[in-house]
Order: sequence, then C-alpha cells, then structure tokens
Amino acid sequence: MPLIQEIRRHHNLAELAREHGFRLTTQRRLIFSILESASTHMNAKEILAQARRVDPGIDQVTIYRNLAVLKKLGVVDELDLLHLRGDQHYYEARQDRPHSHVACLQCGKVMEFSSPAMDKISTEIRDELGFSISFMRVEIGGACAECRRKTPLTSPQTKANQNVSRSKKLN
Amino acid sequence: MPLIQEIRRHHNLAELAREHGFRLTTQRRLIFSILESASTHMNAKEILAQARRVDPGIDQVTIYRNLAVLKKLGVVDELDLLHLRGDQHYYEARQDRPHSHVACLQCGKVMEFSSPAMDKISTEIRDELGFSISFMRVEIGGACAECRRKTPLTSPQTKANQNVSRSKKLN
DNA sequence: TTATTGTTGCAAAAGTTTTGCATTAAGAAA
DNA sequence: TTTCTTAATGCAAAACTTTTGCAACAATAA
Ligand SMILES: [Mn+2]
Ligand SMILES: [Mn+2]
Ligand SMILES: [Zn+2]
Ligand SMILES: [Zn+2]
Repeated sequence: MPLIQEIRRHHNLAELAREHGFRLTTQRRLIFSILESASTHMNAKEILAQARRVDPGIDQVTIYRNLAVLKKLGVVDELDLLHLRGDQHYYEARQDRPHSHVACLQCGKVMEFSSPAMDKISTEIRDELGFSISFMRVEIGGACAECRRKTPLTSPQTKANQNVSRSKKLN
Repeated sequence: MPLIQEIRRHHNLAELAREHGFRLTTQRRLIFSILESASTHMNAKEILAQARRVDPGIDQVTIYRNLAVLKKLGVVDELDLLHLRGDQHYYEARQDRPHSHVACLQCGKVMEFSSPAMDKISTEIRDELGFSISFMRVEIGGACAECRRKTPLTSPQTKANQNVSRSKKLN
C-alpha cells in the first residue's frame, strides 16, 4: 500500500471536511477508511459490523449520519444495485473514473464496467440540458455469462409455471 | 388516445400474463393502466392513492405484489430516482426506447433523456461480458439549468457554514 | 358449472432509516 | 495549554416502507 497515496487521500478528506465545517471525528475517519479499503460494495449493516471490530461502541446511527456527510463531500457514492439483497443501499469510495454496475440477479455477483460512452452521456446532458451533474449511476440487471450456462432460475412465482410447458421462464 | 394502440397494449398484457401463468385480475389491470397513463413517475403510495379512486377497497399489499409481477413481465420498470422524496422507489410503464433519468436535487424535477450512448453501453456489456441484460438504469443527480440560475441551496447541514465565509456551498 | 389454484384484503411482523435529546469531544480562540 | 462553542455521538424510541401468514375470493380451464 503506497504511503504517499494514503497520505494524500487523508489529506483530502481532512481538508474537505474543514472547508465545509465538518469535524474529522475518529468515527468519520474510520467509516471512510473502511470504504476506502473495501473490495466490495457494502451496505450500512456491513459497514457497521466492520466498524465495530475497531470501535465496538459505534452506533448504526453514526454510520447513517456519516454516510450522508461523506456523500455530500463527494468522497462516497451511494448505489442502489437493484436492491440485490434486501432494501438497503450500497456504498463505495468515489473512484477516479465513473463506472457502471452490472449485477447478476441470479448469483448476486456485481461487476464494474467502464466505458467512454458514460462520459458521452454526461457530456450530452450537461451541454443539451444545461444540467450540472453531481453524480451518475448506471445500474444494469440480468444474468452473467456463468449463470447463463447453468439452469436459468425459475424466477417467477408459484406452482403454475414450475412444470407447465407453456409457461416460459422469466428473468 | 389512439384506440388501436390501447387494444394492442392490453392484448400484450393479457397474453403475457397468460403465457406466464398469471391471472389478469381487475386490480392488476387497474394498476397497469394507471402506470400506462401516468405523466409522472409514481411511487407505491401514489399508485395506491390513485387506484383507490377507482377501487376504494384495494390494499397497498396488492400494489406491491402487482408491481413485482408487472416488473417480472417486463412491462413496468422500477426506478430509484435517487430517492428524491423519502425511501420509496418509482415506477413507470416500460417505454419503447431506453432513457436516462436526470433528477434535480434542488427542485425535484425529473427529466428524461435518450441517447445512442445508452445502447452503446448495453451492447458493450453484452459483447464484452457475455451478460444478458434484463433492464438498465441510468440515473443522474445534480442541478437543473433553472435552479443553477437561482441561489444555490445551502445543501449542507447545521449553523457552521450558513454564514461563515470559508464554508463553501455543497451540492 | 365445477374444480383448481392464483390473488386479494386484513392484520401483524419485519426491516431499514430517522428523530429527540443529553452527553461528549473536535477545533478555534484565548 | 486551557477555555469555549457547537458539531457529533450514542441510546432509545419513532417513523416509514415493504413483506408475510392466512382465510376468503375470483380468474381460468376442464
Ligand atoms: Mn463500484
Ligand atoms: Mn433504491
Ligand atoms: Zn450470475
Ligand atoms: Zn431544479
């Protein structure tokens, strides 16, 4: 882990916070560092669990309040990820370049995908609508290559189309 | 309202439902027709309210269950719209062409924007990842042209940066 | 018309996020 | 360093949205 980048990152957060009148509490720093080093997209519950391994007394409300602050500072992005599991949202430290999230509705895997077409869209919206973009989400749902090979899930509902031939499988 | 299209649409829903073993109840038809003729994106609560003007006895759980069915049938899309108001999601009848949703976080206005770049992205993901796309969301948050002219909202939080000069306005 | 079973409505439960408030602690000023 | 201001935290309760269980109902096909 390159030290210089570490330092620069923290410097940015500290400076950003100060500029906006936010204090740099240990909890805030902890939550941000968790997201910075996360290898997956985490929801509030997961962030809380991991934060408690360092600060057992931290409360969930502190997670929520700080996620709101970190979003405002633009250092954390909130994702819907199609609510893959439950009703929560997911969070990630803001990346250098925007990327789309491709979620497999069968196995739950989430892939990231970068494309110049994303910049194209944001440029168009800025130029044609005069809109000032704060953030952008591209979220895609479907079936990954791996799952497509395996049996397509029964996706629908009750008994009707489980073994009735005219009932097509959905997805 | 062109009758031919009306008929074709309903025919599609009836056929789709039958193919998948779903029944075409009056409630289901009502909910779909509400979304079909809606001029705005509606959340479950709003759909319920409007449905009750026709069927006062309809329950919210019927709204939720049917939105799930209509989504599975691919005739309704669920949107996050950055949770502009509260924690709900929004729904719209599936359109002919995919479009992105541009939401102003200040006035709450939601604009729709179509671009070939969206198709570009989905094509890339299909070809490069071997991913089968069921649906795609592009959601953008920021400030609309109109709001940019007016005073930028204080967006942040407490008293600190309300009148302290070094505190920049966020968005 | 009858049989089957998907669907509805009601009520309760579950899951997630927010609010109120006293206490603590970050950061600026003295 | 010490003092002072007030943003931030933790705890508990509340608010909100969505889901589940189940008996009664109604859409389809036989
Ligand atoms: Mn990501
Ligand atoms: Mn969402
Ligand atoms: Zn998969
Ligand atoms: Zn606006």
